[in-house]
Amino acid sequence: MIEIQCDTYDLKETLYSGQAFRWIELSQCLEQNITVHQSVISGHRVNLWESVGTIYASCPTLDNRQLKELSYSYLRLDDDMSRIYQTFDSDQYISTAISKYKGLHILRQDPWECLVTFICSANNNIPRIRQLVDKLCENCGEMKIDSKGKYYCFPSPAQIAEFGESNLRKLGLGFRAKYVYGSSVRLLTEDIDLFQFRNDSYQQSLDMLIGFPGVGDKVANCVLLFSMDKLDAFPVDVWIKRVLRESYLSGSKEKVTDSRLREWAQSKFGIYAGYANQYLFHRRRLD
DNA sequence: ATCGAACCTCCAAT
DNA sequence: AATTGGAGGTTCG
Repeated sequence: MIEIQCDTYDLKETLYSGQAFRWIELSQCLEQNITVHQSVISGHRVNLWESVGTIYASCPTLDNRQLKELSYSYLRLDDDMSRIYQTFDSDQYISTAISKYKGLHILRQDPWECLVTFICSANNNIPRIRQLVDKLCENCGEMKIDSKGKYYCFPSPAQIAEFGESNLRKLGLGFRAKYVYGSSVRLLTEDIDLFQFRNDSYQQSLDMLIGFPGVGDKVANCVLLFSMDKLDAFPVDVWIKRVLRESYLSGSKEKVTDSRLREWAQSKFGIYAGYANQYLFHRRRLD
């Protein structure tokens, strides 16, 4: 087990804010009123929990140094929240969201898993996305066994490609099956390394992602923000459209395309537009 | 370039 | 109890 001091982190809000879909709450530790969250990161089963300014992590298959490194990266503990919050000082709506959900973070996920899960998110709701991702892992991901029992890794492009489109349909992916399959094949045949795009520009990475089947501006921006270190990415979904119309465009009914709206928001909110997005989304969805 | 409609599936609300 | 509407969107005409 490791512990990390961090006074500005809201683990629960972050893990269940709709950016990652494989976290579950373990029912235990009732005597201390602490909830343990579990998921699979980089092929390892990881437990996370928090208590008064400290985040704890445990993992049966990593040593403490590795676990600390993985946690830091995944949870984006390197983000300077006071600096990020500072850029939204003059924004009333976001400032309120920050005070209510202080410590809500963006995650740094695996780009491939992020890409597939957000392809699955198209025209879908969160419980169903979680269900699809679970089935995907259980049916074509590698099964591993650690000291706590068995668990499933997120499937590689090769594993999904081999599983096949028709089997993906049988899992319930529907029209998304073609896209998930097509993206897997594309990644394989073109031998693309998605991690490499963490070092490329926003625009370059966006263009690359848009090239994948089932990936439009919204999904691409989710992948850029939640896995490729593009904190200026700004996914425009129905909730964001609502909040922008209601609280920033004063109910203007002028027709604007989603990508235009995205560009407008990016120039308004700046280099941390993605964090603005997360707080806008979170407050509008939960308030 | 831009605009609707269609798309799989599931489930909650008629 | 059967039917309809809609869900973090993308593609196709």
